[in-house]
Amino acid sequence: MKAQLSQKQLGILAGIDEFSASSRVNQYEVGKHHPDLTTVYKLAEVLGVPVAYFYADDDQLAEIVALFPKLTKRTKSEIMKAIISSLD
Amino acid sequence: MKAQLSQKQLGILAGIDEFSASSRVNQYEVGKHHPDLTTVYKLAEVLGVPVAYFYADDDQLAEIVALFPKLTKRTKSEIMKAIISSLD
DNA sequence: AATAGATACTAAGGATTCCTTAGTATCTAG
DNA sequence: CTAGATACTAAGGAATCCTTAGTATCTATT
Repeated sequence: MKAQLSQKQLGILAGIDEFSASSRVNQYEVGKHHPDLTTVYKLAEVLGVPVAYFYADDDQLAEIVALFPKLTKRTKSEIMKAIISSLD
Repeated sequence: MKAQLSQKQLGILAGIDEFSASSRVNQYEVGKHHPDLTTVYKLAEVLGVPVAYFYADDDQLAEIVALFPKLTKRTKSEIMKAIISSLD
């Protein structure tokens, strides 16, 4: 079970000042503002996903991107092979 | 052979005003500024890659993301299966 | 039900970054 | 060498974000 993470806590873990963390993360989640790249990188690190995950619109692609860091070299190679051979 | 695309032309194709296209795209390429999300989406469309491609740091992941739209459903399913089974 | 504390959310303006303009530098074909 | 295209940059006006202060909503406890 992953511990439930509040917006404020997420922001603080990403290095945002404790007094603005709640507000800023909320603005990001409701789409009022977009985080700058530095913050995006920190949020990705906290959440354990590649930055690209935040920009993957396609659900299947998003899942691949999210899981990619957890894959073995062998599995990554298998994926590359499947892709290359399908393009011939 | 892909036609060589100038910074200015790329910007114009992405909907940027012709008088600022050259300057803005150059600022993006040299890292002086970062494009807003709307522009990022348009650039991705012009270049034929998912937006996530611009944020994929890992080379292998970047290649997967870039080629993803060109894959058949069959190949995408194969990839998902390889990933899921490797995580058991 | 009432309370307290945590969490979610928002308006407004100061702070920051981007976009536009104008211009210089560099490259390339003729 | 020249002309035109391309690459690149400084500076300031324009747009967006970050901070602050505060309200609203949720949740557990009494």
